[in-house]
Amino acid sequence: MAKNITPRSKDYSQWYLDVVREAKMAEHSPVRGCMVIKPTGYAIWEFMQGALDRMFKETGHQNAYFPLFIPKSFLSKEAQHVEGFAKECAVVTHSRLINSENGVEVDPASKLEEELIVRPTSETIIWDTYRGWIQSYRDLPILINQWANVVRWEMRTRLFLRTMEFLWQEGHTAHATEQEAVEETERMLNVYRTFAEEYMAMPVITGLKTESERFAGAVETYCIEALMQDGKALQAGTSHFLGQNFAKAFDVTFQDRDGELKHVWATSWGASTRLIGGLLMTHSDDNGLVLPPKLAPTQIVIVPIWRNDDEQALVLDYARAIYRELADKGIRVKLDDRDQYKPGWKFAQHEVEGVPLRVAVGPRDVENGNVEAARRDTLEKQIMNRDEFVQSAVTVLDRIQADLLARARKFVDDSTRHVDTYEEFRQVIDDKGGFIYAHWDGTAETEARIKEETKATIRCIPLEYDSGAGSCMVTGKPSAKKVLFARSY
RNA sequence: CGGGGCGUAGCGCAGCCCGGUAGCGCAUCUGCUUUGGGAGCAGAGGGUCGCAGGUUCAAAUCCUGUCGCCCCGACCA
Repeated sequence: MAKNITPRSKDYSQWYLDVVREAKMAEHSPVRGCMVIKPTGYAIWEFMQGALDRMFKETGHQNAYFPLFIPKSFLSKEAQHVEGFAKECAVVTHSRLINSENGVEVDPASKLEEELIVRPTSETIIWDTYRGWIQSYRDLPILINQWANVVRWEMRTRLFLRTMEFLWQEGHTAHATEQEAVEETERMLNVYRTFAEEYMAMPVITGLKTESERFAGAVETYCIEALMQDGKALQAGTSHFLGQNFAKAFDVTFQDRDGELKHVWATSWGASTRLIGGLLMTHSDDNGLVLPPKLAPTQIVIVPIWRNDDEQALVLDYARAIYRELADKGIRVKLDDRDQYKPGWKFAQHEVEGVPLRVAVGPRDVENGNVEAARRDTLEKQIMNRDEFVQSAVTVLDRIQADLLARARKFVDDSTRHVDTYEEFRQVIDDKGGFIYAHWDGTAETEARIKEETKATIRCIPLEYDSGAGSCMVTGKPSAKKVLFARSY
């Protein structure tokens, strides 16, 4: 049905690229590994930003902005941190170009005294700044978020899921006590979970990362893990308890009530434009993008149908009235009255772009006081009384939102398996993919071996599921509870 | 960095093996007819064939080099 979209069953990876292209979300840039986010893709990001930003503010955070460039020396202050990011940093070494016969060239005379790193994340520059902001317990907590771009020099990239430059938000908080910082870490994890489920309609598993998957410089990394339609997991957000690692590295202390000088406790948490890729892979089908109403730039599109000027005037009057009434309800509605495209073309186009609900109105509908409503998620069409439609529109959008979540949840449930033996594990991971719960002895060696042999990694040690104790599927050593495995993006 | 693929009109491709005036589909423009699931007909515009050398009377095609991108792996949100 949809032109130019490879079916998922034939080539999932190509399908993803096709949907991104056909839905006009993004395209490759002239720079390897970077993308141009087009208006449709960016609009989705803006709705994500809007919802997350509101949730951050509701939990007491403020936005601020820190520089793109980080002095090289900053990166080396926290040992684990630099080790984690050293291999993927863009480095600014010069400040000027000069003209030559071969076009412009870097002016060797402009070499920087201290090279600058394009931020891969901002802990270092933020903690260097926080040192100046914090003297007393009265200065705490500091609850700041920034919306920014970051650069990580990746070897292999994929539109939205992994690009060299991406957009994200990063929260950085400072607290007087460990408990407060841990609570903050968990609070923000829950914000991400709530956002994923309520806005993206994307069910997630919350958990803790193992040491090898942990953020460089964190004491504990919490995450939300989602499952894509091809059975691969996607890390959709992380929240880190940083302990006192950065406070010690950057000498950030405060005088407490008891008069003692103490290092502050820290958290950081982030979610990126990768979420757009996750959103796409959670709901979309072979006809293109499927968007949950809460994040859809256009929630309802009205397609008028006419055969001549008289009908056009009649139908447009009718459509405009519906448009007005829907808009008055706060619905993001669009009337597609372009005359240069036929209705069938518009149907297909809005479908591929993922508009949750389409309304077609033609002369017949005007005569009968009806509309034809079509749901993008189920592709069901229904002739309805016009007033009833308008009346129920908000409810229908809510239902679509709820149905998408329910369907995605069912998919995750159906794709989640428990295994007890390594043999079974290998079979399931190869044949079916998906989430697999299994016992693990807690050692990095066993984890590495499983990854080496099966390409599956421990996505997380689940927070909300406890299988009870058992023995490791590989080594037979004791295991406190099953952990979540999957192949991942 | 390994393996594979591709650079020819805005997009997608054929042509290359076997050298001989650069083609097809979509899109675009004009006109008429159309409009309830990607319209039809007629006409029109648009390309230094990634780049640089070489072979040849003649190169998109053969040879050498080079650049770039995509896909699959190793690293990662």
